[in-house]
Amino acid sequence: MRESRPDTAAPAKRSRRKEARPAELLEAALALFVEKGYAATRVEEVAASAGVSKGTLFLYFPSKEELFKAVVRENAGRKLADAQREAAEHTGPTQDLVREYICRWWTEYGGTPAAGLTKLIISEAANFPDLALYYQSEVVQPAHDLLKHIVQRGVARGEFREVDPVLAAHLIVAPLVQLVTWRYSLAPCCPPEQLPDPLALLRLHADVVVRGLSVGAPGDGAAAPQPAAAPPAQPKP
Amino acid sequence: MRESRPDTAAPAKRSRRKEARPAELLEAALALFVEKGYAATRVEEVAASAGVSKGTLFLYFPSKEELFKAVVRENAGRKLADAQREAAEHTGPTQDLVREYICRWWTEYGGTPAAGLTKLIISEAANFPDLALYYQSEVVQPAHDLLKHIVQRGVARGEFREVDPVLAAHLIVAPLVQLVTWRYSLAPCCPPEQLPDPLALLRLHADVVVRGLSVGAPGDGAAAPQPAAAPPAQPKP
Amino acid sequence: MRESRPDTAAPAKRSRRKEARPAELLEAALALFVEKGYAATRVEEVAASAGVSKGTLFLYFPSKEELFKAVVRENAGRKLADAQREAAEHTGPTQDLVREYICRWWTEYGGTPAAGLTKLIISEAANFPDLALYYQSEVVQPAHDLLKHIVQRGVARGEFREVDPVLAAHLIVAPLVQLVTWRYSLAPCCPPEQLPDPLALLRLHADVVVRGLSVGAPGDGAAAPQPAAAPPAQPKP
Amino acid sequence: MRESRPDTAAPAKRSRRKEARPAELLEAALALFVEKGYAATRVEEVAASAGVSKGTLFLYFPSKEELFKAVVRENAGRKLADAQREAAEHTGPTQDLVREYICRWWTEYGGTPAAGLTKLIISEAANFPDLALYYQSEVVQPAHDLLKHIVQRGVARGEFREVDPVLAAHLIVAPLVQLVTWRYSLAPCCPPEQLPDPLALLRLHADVVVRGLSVGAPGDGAAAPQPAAAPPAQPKP
DNA sequence: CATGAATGAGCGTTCATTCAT
DNA sequence: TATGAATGAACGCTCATTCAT
Repeated sequence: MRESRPDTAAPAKRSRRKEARPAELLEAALALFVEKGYAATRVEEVAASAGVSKGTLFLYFPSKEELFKAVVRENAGRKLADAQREAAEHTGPTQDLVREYICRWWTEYGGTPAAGLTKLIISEAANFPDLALYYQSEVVQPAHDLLKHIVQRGVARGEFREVDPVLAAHLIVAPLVQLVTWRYSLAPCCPPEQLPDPLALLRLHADVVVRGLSVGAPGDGAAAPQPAAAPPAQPKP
Repeated sequence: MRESRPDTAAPAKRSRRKEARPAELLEAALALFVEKGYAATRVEEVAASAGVSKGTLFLYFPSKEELFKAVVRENAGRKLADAQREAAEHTGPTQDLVREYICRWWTEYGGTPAAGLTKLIISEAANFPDLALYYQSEVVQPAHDLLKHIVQRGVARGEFREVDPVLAAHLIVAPLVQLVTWRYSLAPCCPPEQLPDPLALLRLHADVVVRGLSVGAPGDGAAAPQPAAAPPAQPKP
Repeated sequence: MRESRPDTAAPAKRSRRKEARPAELLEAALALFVEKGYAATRVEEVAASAGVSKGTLFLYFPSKEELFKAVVRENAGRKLADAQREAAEHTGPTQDLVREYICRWWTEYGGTPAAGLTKLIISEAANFPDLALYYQSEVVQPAHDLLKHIVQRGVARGEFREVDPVLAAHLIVAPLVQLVTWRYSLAPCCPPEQLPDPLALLRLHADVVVRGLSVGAPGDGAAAPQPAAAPPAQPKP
Repeated sequence: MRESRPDTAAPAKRSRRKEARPAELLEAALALFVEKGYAATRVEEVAASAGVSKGTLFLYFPSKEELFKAVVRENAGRKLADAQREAAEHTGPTQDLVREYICRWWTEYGGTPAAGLTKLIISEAANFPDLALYYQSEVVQPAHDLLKHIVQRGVARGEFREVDPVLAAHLIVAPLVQLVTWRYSLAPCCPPEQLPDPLALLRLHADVVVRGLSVGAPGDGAAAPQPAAAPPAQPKP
């Protein structure tokens, strides 16, 4: 709760601040909504955290609900287009595409303050169905579609096994989502040694999921019926 | 909102109900807390949903907060012991153990109403730190420890690659958690064809993660640092 | 809050108790109403204190308000008739009558549990105007009238100075009322040495007020209009 | 219940009111608490009586209990210091000091709205032990000590008989307290002719108690050991 | 008669929202 | 434009009262 912002180099403080107000309020609101939930966050807290009074907040957002929706809209799906273009243009192995996707996800979302949005949506989806729909169609669906296409490409090129691309997309996404929901919920209660390093986790995830999806000897004696001694005969002729 | 319960064979209706009340209230509270969140759920709704009046709820739980805590405690970590015993006694391939774990998780938790608890904890952990701690130490930690040991066993027996067991545990858990959080948040907004069949998803997950962890040809020429020529020398000498 | 009354010698406990119930409830109610006030006393407390359940209380008193009124009526003005007869028959000095009155007041009321009634009436008079009226006409008025007549007798017989009998009655009563209101309000907070012995206080009060009302040398050269000729023989040289 | 205060000359109405609000609320609260008791007074009534809404009250007092405590603290023992200084400096007869004390008590407390505080404390002492302690030590004790010293002075200077100063202090105070408790409890129910004029009562009280305490012929044939031969010379024929 | 589970009107308190300054 | 005093609807909780057992 910063009381007096130093504001590095402040020319014409008032007017400069005025333009930044909505953004500052959204930033403060995101942090508080993520931390305490929508209902438990008082608008006065948001205003104070942004360094303005309660009344001023209502000058920019007509209601708490609209503020919340603005927070979601502001932080949802901004950098998706890039990823999509990239995926379309990529020509290398699909495995690399998956790795690239996971990596970009972290730098563009998972590692930014916007990541809290995930927890927020999970918590409030039922109370703001239209927001949930918006998030679903604007963020989740495109991301899943992108992944689905990547997986389909992998399958089509014979790099991946024949898997349901929708399910595979879920599997690729799950640890990412899990990483941020954890971070904003139980992580503060965990003994530090239990908290995995995000980058290490993502690297292993990419490794495991790519291995798991790729064709090749499974090394799994259980489900895949394979002749015990079966040095991966390198399928895919 | 059932008004008059038929009550198959009712000896001393009043007292019979008395004993059932706490469980009925907890059930109703779990559903509503999961659906709308703690703050947005009115105690009167919980009471009505359990077929009693507001005042009656307070006969059994001294406050809304205590009701919430009881909901969590009641639904948290009940069947864990079984899974642990099973894991300790298992003698087959570790891959089977992992599959078994995922399968059991679904039948004992993910597929039951208690699964909503996961979303609840994620949403409210910051507002109920002691509950979060309780859940972390009673449910999350044991589950993770169990998985960690399973992975360690796999590594020790040469079935799994040399991976960080803590990270691997997270990877195994992530899609499970993701499955239920999704189910209680965005799923109701999804077009049905996007909703994956839970069992199919879990089956694929088990497949992929087991493959991904197991030693053997990865079919991934990119990141996994592997001596090109390294035909799994059949571990466990 | 006695839980299980031993009840010295209990023949046919149930039926014996049944008849005593109202009295026991009134006794318990008086104590609690006096201690905590009408509003802050819960009927369940009264019932528990009398060793019965909440429902039973309503078998004997139709409402909390009626219970309160019964408490007042039960304890108000019982022994007044005696004092009145006594006063009428008395033939000695009026000073003795006053002393006798004060003394009887203590043994018949001030020293009994009923004394708490005074505090109760003071506290609740505005909320129960009809009760206040009842108490005023049944207890206060007769007592004051009696005192007024006593004072008038003293004046008529030349024992007392010419004072307004109504005012004098108030002066005689004031320390009595004060004694009991204090006892049930601030006394529990007082350091013990500040708590005067009731009997000593009453003795001094009788002394002082009788002296103050009686004709004779005042020893006060200031205000009391006294016939110049009556030089107090200056005691205690 | 004034709706719109005229407010003679209003510069910056809003802020002017802001400063006056606590006092207005305290005044309204005192009156209502005195009239109906703490529990039976609803905060909304207090607010309405002060001309504001329920919510506004909580802007100035964090709870009903704190409002009550503020009422007591605000009205308790304000002019005590003056009386004490006066007593210390007084050089005339102690009898005059007592008269002066009684007189000042009326003008500074008994005749002001704060007098209701006495009834309030009597009624609620048991429910607010810390307040009772505060009142006891801040108001009652100093007042009693002052009176005790006055009486001791009178005894030391041979003006008063040898009486226990603590008891005497109680006797001096009793009619004062009685006057105000009566005023706020049963007085409204009394037929007007029964209501004594406060000033007349206090004058007679001063007269009687001073006479009663002073040395000199008691004119009381009973307790005070007096020279047998002192037949009340029948004054005022 | 006695019990105590159940009720629901009522109150204290919070907080999003308004608006005079 | 910015403020913060004021509002009042809404919610958590209590407790007098009822009634099935």
